[in-house]
Amino acid sequence: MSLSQIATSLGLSVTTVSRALGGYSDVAETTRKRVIGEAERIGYRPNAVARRLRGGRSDAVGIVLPTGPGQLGEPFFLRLIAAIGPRLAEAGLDLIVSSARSGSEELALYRQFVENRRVDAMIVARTRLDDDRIAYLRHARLPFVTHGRTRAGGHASVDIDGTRAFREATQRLVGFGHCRIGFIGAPLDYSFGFFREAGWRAALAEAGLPHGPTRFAEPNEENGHRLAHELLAGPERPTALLCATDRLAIGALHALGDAGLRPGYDVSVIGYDNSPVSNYAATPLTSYDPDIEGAAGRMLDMLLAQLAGQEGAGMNELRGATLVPRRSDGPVPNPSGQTKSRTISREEKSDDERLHDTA
Amino acid sequence: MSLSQIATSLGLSVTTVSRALGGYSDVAETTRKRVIGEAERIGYRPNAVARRLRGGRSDAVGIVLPTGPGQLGEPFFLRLIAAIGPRLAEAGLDLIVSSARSGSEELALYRQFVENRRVDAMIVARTRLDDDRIAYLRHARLPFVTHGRTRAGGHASVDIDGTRAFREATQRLVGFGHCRIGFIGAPLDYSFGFFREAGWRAALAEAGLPHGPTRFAEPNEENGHRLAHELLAGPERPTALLCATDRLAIGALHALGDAGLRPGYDVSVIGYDNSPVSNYAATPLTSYDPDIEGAAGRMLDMLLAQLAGQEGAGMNELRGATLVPRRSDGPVPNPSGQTKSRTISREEKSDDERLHDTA
DNA sequence: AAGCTAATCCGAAACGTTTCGGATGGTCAA
DNA sequence: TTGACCATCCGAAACGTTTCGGATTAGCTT
Repeated sequence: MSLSQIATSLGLSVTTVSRALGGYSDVAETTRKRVIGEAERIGYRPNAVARRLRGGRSDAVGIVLPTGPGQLGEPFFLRLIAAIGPRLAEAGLDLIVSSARSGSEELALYRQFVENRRVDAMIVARTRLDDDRIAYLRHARLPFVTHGRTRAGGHASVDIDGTRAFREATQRLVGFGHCRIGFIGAPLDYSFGFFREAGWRAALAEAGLPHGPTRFAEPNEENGHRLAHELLAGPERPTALLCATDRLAIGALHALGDAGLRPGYDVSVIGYDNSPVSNYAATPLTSYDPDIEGAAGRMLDMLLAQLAGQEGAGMNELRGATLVPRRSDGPVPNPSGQTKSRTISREEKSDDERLHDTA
Repeated sequence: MSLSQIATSLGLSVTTVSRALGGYSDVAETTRKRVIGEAERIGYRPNAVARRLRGGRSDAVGIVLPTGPGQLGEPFFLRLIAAIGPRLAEAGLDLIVSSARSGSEELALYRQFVENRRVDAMIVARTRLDDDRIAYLRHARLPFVTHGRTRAGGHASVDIDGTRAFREATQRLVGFGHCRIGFIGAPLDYSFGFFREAGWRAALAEAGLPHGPTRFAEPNEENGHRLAHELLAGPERPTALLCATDRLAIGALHALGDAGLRPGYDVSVIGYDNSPVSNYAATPLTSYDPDIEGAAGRMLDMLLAQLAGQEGAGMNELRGATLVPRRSDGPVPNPSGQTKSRTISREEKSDDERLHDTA
């Protein structure tokens, strides 16, 4: 099970065996054949730990999952891990996963990863706009790639253009005739929360519309439900609700139901994530598909390039999310109109959009 | 950054420094103080890789996520990982996560983990009743713990008693007066699929009721939707649908909606998982809460005990799942009765159950 | 004064790999 | 014949830790 075993049983030196298996040119072909044969016979597998010690690497990449109230059950991380798993394996890298709640506990975990040399690189998700984890990693000179941009920038990052998606979504709602478009957002210190809100804000400014009411909270169903209730009970009830995530939107849909409002007719709702449930909500949810697998692939490209010695500072990619129109949004209700006529115009609009999006 | 650095700068040997930091008794207190002081001064952190090589361990536990059509987005794995993360960290163990689709690719990954000595133990999830991964791990003499029982048994395992939960659920539906109770299950080669179906089957036999119609598929919303459609369109339409998972149930609820049937009134639906969406479905879904965190904790207990030298064969735990009654189930519709009266009796039953469950 | 014990410390080996800098022997050209 | 060159192989060091088996000293007993 070790090089020396092969060496002694073949009367060779450990060096030669190592170089034979390593494909070096200064070993005779016949010798290499013998070595490979013996290696297969005894089922030799190189000891990863020894190799790492000698190489001064750890051949591992770390990621820390956020654990917090209502932060679990995010399919995002699972899809991310599943997407990069095979490629990491191919590159001979392990993926080390741990979990911590945001804050000091989280940063301590990053320190542990880095200082114990347990990873060669890190993947940072659920990025904050000003993120001490990133300041730390940069200071420690450990390669990393973030999912989400930061205010400081200057590091490898892949992001989905939430500003564009939410600007588009807002424009879509404006096109439907909505004038009071509320926003249920994630906390603005989260990178994705910030940029999505910015898109909504920009589109309203461009359309010359006043800002609808807003609420922010950790993105889960319960908060979506609660915040939508608040917005719907407010003085100027919005006719459309833009939600930073599907989970918020699912909660919002529920709040509409409580208030006897029909999603897509009385109040439009648009989410983001295109999560499995969005298609099976009471009213199928119009959402944006972020192509997580694609983003994960690019993140890994950047990580591997950095491990190969490239500088990460210039690596950035901003990707688009694609609209998935379903039935939770539509034309603004006409106070004097009939549901029937609205239904028809809604369907037409929706088909238009569908056409527009596949083109 | 290494023991030798501390040793030379203090005029000690590497051995003494190691033993000082290791808490051994054959080093003078004053020396220990000096060593600890110097270690802190230069920020010494032991090199995990070197320690592992010397110890012949890898200080890591592996888990392979199933990647398959519609298998993603399972919050189960995320909750599992999040639950064991901190405890693993405390024990100085890394969690190495990879992903593969079931079958030969998956087994190859297990082999890689074991043969390259990248892990000291494995966690097996999404266990099958006859599971070649388990046969392999046993043969390789690597400690492991499964989530889910196998036919062979004789290994450390934690399972939620799906048979009991589904027997209870069926009894609940029988108590509501249902006679035709359909079952939408997961494939029976999955451990959880097998035991849940068995519970349903047993309860029907006990009640002397004929088996309702059944369908099986990978547990996702789409399949739940499709299979529920099939069952509802069949010759003997069931008045209740028991679903092996919430995702199946969510799809089934949708199918009811398509057919103009009201969940909880016209057709009862019960799921399993108590996933976040179950509370925010169109009709909040009656479900079973499996206490994943509790199970994960016990799995880790077993894993650590095995790493400490204990034999895993006798370690088994069967845990209960608790009913979370919501609005998707209720009394069987009386063909001649009024919705109103049914509503009242439904509420009463539901409160009874709620009382019963918290007691 | 000799032997014993306890308290401290340390050298060297070991874990399994990679790699630097030769070493050996043979062939070929000058 | 001698030097150059090539093909092939190998010894030893290094990565950083733990641990076995002493070694040294001082104090104490008899």
